[in-house]
Amino acid sequence: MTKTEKTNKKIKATPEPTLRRLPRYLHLLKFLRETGDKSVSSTYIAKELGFDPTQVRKDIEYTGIVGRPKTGFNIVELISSIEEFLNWKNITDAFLVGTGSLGTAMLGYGRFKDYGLNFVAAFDNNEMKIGKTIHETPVLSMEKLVDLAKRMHINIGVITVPAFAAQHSADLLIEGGIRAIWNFAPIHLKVPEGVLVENAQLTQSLAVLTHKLADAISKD
Amino acid sequence: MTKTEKTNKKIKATPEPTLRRLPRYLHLLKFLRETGDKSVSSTYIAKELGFDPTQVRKDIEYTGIVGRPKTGFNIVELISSIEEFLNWKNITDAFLVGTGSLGTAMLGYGRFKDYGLNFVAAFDNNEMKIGKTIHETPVLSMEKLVDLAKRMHINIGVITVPAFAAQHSADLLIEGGIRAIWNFAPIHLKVPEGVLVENAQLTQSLAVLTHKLADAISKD
DNA sequence: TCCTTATCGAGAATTTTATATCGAGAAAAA
DNA sequence: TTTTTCTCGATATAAAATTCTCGATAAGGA
Ligand SMILES: NC(=O)c1ccc[n+]([C@@H]2O[C@H](COP(=O)([O-])OP(=O)(O)OC[C@H]3O[C@@H](n4cnc5c(N)ncnc54)[C@H](O)[C@@H]3O)[C@@H](O)[C@H]2O)c1
Ligand SMILES: NC(=O)c1ccc[n+]([C@@H]2O[C@H](COP(=O)([O-])OP(=O)(O)OC[C@H]3O[C@@H](n4cnc5c(N)ncnc54)[C@H](O)[C@@H]3O)[C@@H](O)[C@H]2O)c1
Repeated sequence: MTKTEKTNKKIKATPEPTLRRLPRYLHLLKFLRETGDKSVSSTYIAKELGFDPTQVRKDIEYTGIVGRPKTGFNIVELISSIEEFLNWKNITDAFLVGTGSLGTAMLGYGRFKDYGLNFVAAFDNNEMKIGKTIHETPVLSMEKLVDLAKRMHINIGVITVPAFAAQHSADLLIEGGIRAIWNFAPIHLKVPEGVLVENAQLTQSLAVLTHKLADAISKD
Repeated sequence: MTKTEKTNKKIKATPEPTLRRLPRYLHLLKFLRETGDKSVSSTYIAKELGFDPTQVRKDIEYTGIVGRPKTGFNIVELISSIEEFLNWKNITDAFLVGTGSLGTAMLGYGRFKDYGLNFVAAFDNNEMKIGKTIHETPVLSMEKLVDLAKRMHINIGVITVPAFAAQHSADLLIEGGIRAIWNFAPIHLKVPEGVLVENAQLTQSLAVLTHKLADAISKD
């Protein structure tokens, strides 16, 4: 990947649209790997997912892999390259705050390790939940969050508390030295510079759907 | 014919980035409404959410409302305008397929009505779940899906089954006449033209976070 | 009344992202 | 071997999205 230095261009940050497409390639590639295929072309991926082949090639280029004419990309290598690029090969320990219905669902979802995430502890302010474990992850009191985050050098915090409690949860996570927050609460978190926030707000996705549907229906 | 149609159509489709930002404005606006404020400027919204003021104005323009110099936009009107635009004022009946941990969490989330969505029935192939209700939504057998969707004229289907079952679920929903699918399974659904698919894949959001975090840490 | 200030909204400019074109190279077929 | 076919990847072009500029206008004083 140092090969890109030959042009001496300044390294540009990966576009977010590209980052969002990479997992989709990954899902398809893993499926293809099962079928025994050895290589795949950008043309094929594009047709399968409804993208433009050039776009697929450009996206793949960011991960640092090179293909070969006529055959395309080696599937195993490409999977590895994307996972490496997204840092999904190093499993990162994470805290989850708010063990309600969504938080519980996430703790129960065994596949996050495939995406580089490992929940080592969950936190809640509900006395009934503290001390129990949810799918093998212990639920601890909020009082323990800051110290434990510091001690364990946790980098990622997931927020699944109600909106009114989200900012406070974020503040605690940041006090504990967290670097990145995956926020599911429908609220804009205020964080100091250097702390990453990714909003996984379902309402954003839903807005696209409902607006387009209303638009489509109105054209009937 | 199509040419004149095109030139006559002055209404351009709303950019997806705009659609995704609108719910974020909405959350802030509802908060401001509680505080008793009557109006808000694009400048304020932008500063609060970290956007550009012009972008906020352009986004708002799509919803059809006009502001006034010096004061900005009437908060109540603006909320109404956005909700109308996203079609969140007309509650749309929806089916949910797959009552596992994520599906259950969604059925239990009482706020989807605020976003125009009402789950009238859920479906699963697990005999243990059929016949029960989850947060007042009945869980029915998959056999009943197609007919019931037709009879009730359901437009939206939510897929929360494992990846391997997602395409089949989508096929049934489409057979039942559904127009839009909100897909949570990590797979690309193949659907006929005219059927909308919105992927709410958490992994896409997570990819952005993990890549940026790795990037930031590597720069320390 | 006049002045200052904050804001909208239209259009231009810029940046970012997506798509088209095409030469070169590898594989398969002739 | 030679030809055909397919794909990569570099570059060019187009489209989309964002940001800048600025005149007009309303509100709140001076
Ligand atoms: N459930 C869904 O399908 C869904 C969908 C979209 C968005 N969300 C959002 O995700 C978040 C969680 O939703 P949910 O349905 O799981 O809610 P929930 O009410 O089921 O769970 C919230 C949890 O947070 C805990 N909590 C409350 N205040 C706290 C505090 N100050 N400190 C620590 N813990 C606290 C509660 O004890 C509870 O366990 C909400 O912000 C919601 O808007 C949920
Ligand atoms: N739980 C999470 O936090 C999470 C996170 C990211 C993505 N997802 C995705 O969401 C989907 C659901 O996840 P989950 O954790 O709720 O899974 P789950 O295993 O808890 O639930 C799946 C449900 O689907 C039902 N089902 C299975 N096959 C079916 C079929 N053919 N027809 C009808 N119903 C069927 C099962 O009976 C079960 O109730 C998966 O695709 C998963 O990848 C979940």
